[in-house]
Parts: sequence; structure tokens; C-alpha cells
Amino acid sequence: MIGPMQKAAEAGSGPHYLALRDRLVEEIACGALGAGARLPSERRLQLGSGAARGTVREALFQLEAEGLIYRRDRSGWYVSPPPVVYDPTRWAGFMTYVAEQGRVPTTETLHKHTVAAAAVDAAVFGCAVGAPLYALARRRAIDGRPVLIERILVDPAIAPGLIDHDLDGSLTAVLTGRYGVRVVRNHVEMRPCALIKDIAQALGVASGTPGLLVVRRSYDAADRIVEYDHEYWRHEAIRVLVEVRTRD
Amino acid sequence: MIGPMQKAAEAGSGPHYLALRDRLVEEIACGALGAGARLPSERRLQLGSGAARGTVREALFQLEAEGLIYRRDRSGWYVSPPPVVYDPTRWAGFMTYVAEQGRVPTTETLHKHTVAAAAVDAAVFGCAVGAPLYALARRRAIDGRPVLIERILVDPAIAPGLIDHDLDGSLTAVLTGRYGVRVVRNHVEMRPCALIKDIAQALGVASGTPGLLVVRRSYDAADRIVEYDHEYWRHEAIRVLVEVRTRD
DNA sequence: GAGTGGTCTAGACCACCTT
DNA sequence: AGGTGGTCTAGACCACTCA
Repeated sequence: MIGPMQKAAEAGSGPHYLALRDRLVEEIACGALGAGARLPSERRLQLGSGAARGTVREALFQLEAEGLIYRRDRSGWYVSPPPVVYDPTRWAGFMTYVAEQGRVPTTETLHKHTVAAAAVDAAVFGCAVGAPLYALARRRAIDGRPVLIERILVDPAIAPGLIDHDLDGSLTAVLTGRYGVRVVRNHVEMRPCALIKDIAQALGVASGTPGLLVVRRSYDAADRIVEYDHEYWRHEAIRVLVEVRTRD
Repeated sequence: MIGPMQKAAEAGSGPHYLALRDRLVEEIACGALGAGARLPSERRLQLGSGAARGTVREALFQLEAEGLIYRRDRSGWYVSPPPVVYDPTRWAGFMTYVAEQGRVPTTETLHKHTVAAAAVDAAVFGCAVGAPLYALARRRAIDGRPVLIERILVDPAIAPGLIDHDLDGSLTAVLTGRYGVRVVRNHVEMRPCALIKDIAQALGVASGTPGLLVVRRSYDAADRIVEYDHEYWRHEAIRVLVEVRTRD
């Protein structure tokens, strides 16, 4: 056939990009491409499939959405390592539960300073707009791969001088050990999202990469908010698990 | 300029598709495009932006990933209604918590029959491979819009004759009311995914649409599994919320 | 039947990573 | 410097929805 090809659903096998997807899934499943392995370049995948580059990329986006592969910006596509399991009902910090699963967690403080409470934050903290809050941004990695960016707000009244400490480890440990803070209630909210601009850049991923946003609010016995935390995860790096006994 | 354009980051404002995204976000935020409203067609959006259709689609995919818009296959793009809040720690069925939030839930049974337990399912149920299980597939909608497909497996020993009942309402109610089943423990797992083939088709969305998979296992006092449930949600239709008291 | 999104081609230049 | 992904153009045909 001459000119632009017809495409779509020939031989009843569905779109080309799904066929390529299936081929790659199989190669991942059978171990030809192990966890962490780098995929052939997009242009090389074209050769093997006769497809246009856009079509190849569609297959890759599909696999990315499914969490099977991820990309490092302008570097290449890689097979995703297994996800870590996160249980919001357990009050264990990142460093703890990641290590428990045989992985190596690291934390890096991107910046920490005092900010003026925005309207939204003031509502959460029950303070005046413009009141001082500690703001902390951290990047956390598993086995050396950055998996989340978090932005934490803390009321200085609860932990004066907090940001003068080393916060590259467990914030929970510092709050408990140095300030005697006891968290009795957690409010956790999750939703799929897209990682855009700053977040994507900090994680070294392309803007628009699928993610999972976890918002956590921790309260002490006096019902004061201890920690207001936004975690932006690479969506394929985490699996949320909740175990509950029914009250009745 | 002649021939293929240069694109990317002119005027320091980032890619074209993000500029278009921002424009649409604003129109949604300011109310020019209300919840449920239909967006202009892709070809019409081209005119207003001078972009190629592929670029317009990139902007739309971005908004879809962020949950702001959704599509009806081959019909058009629409502004997403607000999500419902789902709390896995509460043992309330879909029909209940959706109604509580002022929305109209509906359920439709796609098929129900007896199947032979696959290896994976047998492991969960602690039964032999090939043992009979009730399999149930339902489509659930909010305000008339299908938001999830669920596949439920139930052990016939726990609820003999279950699939002869009308299951277009609350399965929980039937299990409790007719069979005296009491669920004391829930195991819930969630992860972002892509909705593919059958699921996508049943929801009337394009294959590859972002989704959220919720897997729930309910156990009774004897620790027998009562219900093994896979829910495939449109990702923008749900927000997960967990409220926990810390044990210490 | 007109219009919509879904899929696909075949090029191009760019910013950035890697070596 | 060479290669990778990121962005973009300008077409095309198809399957489907909707009026």
C-alpha cells in the first residue's frame, strides 16, 4: 500500500502500540528484561516493529501507566523495581518500613525554612494567615532511586528550633525524642495525580509522569496538628495496604 | 519560519502543550467550564492555539492524568465531577457512602456464575485449585456515570445460592441479612494502574485510561474469607481517606 | 452523514545525558 | 560528540457516536 498506512486493528489483534506493549510485557515477565534493566532506545524499538516513533512511545506510555516501566529524563526507559508496601495505619516512618522490606531508604533535605502560613494552611493549623510555620522539603529514595518528594509543615509552637536539627533521617524520631511529641491520630488522604514542574524536576522525571499524592495530618492528644505532610510519589514505587478490624 | 517549526520553550514559558493545559485549567477553575461540561473538540482547540492536533491531545492527556477531565470514548472530553471519598476503614458499602455524599449510586450486574478456582484464587481462599467459586462482575455508577468495574469472588460454602439473589444492590446487605455473615477484618490494597481491554470497554473509556485498583478481602470471625473483591476505578472518581488512631 | 476521538506515519529540531 | 528522550508539525484513515 502506498501513502499513509491504514493502521489500527489489522488481523483483529488490536492497535499496533498494544501489540508492542504485549511483546515488552512478555519480555519483562520471562526475565529477558530484569528489574532495573534498561530498555532498548525508542529508535531501536522502531526497527524491530516497523512502527513510527510516536507509536512506539504510545506503547511505552501505556507500560508506564501500568507501572511496569519508568523513565529517567532524557536518559532512557527502565524496568520498574518492585514497589514498597505502605500501611498508613501503622505509625512507622519511611526509613523504618522501607528497611523492613529489605530495601535501602535514604533521605535528603532539599530546603528548610520558616514561611508565612497561606490561607489553606492556616485553615489546617487553625492559625492566622501569615503566621510562621516551619516548611521542610525532602527527597527520599529507595535503593538509590528517588521515589518521592515531600513537603512538610510544622507549627513552631510544637517543636521550637526544629529546623536547626539534622532532618535527613526520621522526622518522627526527632519530634518524639527531642520534643516529646506523641501522635495519637492520623488523617491520611491519597489520590492519583500527575507530577508536574517542580516535583517532576526534583525527582528527575518528565513533567506529567503519573504519581500518587499522599497527604497526611498527624495530631497529638490535645488534637493539635503536629505534622502536615504532602508526599508526591512515583506511582509505580508504592503500594498502599490497609488492614482494619471492623467495629461492630 | 518555513518548514517544521522549532517548538519547545519559546519565550521561556515551557512547552506549548503545558501552556494550553494552563489555559484550560484556568477556564475550569474560573467556571467557564463547569463540572460535566464538554470541552471544545480537539480540532477546534487547534484553531485557538495554532498547535498540531497531537500537541492539543498531549495537553488533554495531561489534564486527564491530573484528574481534571475525562473522556467518553469517541464522544468527547468532559470536565470531571468532584470525586467521592472512600474510607476503607469504614465497613460501609458503595451504595451507602456514595449516597451519604449526596450523589446517586447505581449498580448493574454484568454477569454472575460459578467458576473453577485459579491457582491465585485458591491461595487466597485456601481451597483446592479448580474448586467452585461464585464469580460476580458488576458495574457501578455515580450520578449515571460508570466509575468502576468490580469482580467479586465468594466461597459458596459461606453463602450457598448467593448468585440466585438480586445483586444489583448491596452485596454486603445480602451477606449479612440472608446469611448472617459478619465481617470482622478487612484487608485493602490500592494501587494506580491503567485500565485495559475488558475493563476499559465495560467502563466506556479508552484502553490505557489511568485508573485505581482496589483489592479488598473480607474475613469473618473464623478468619474465613468472605469476599475477595477487585475494584477498577476511574482514577479521578475516587479519593481515598483513612483516619487512624495510633496504637501506642 | 457529519463530526469526534483513536491510531498512525514520517519527518524535524531541541535540551539534555552519557561517554 | 553522539545518542536519548521531549516536543512538535501536518498530514492521513478508521471506528465510532450523535443528531
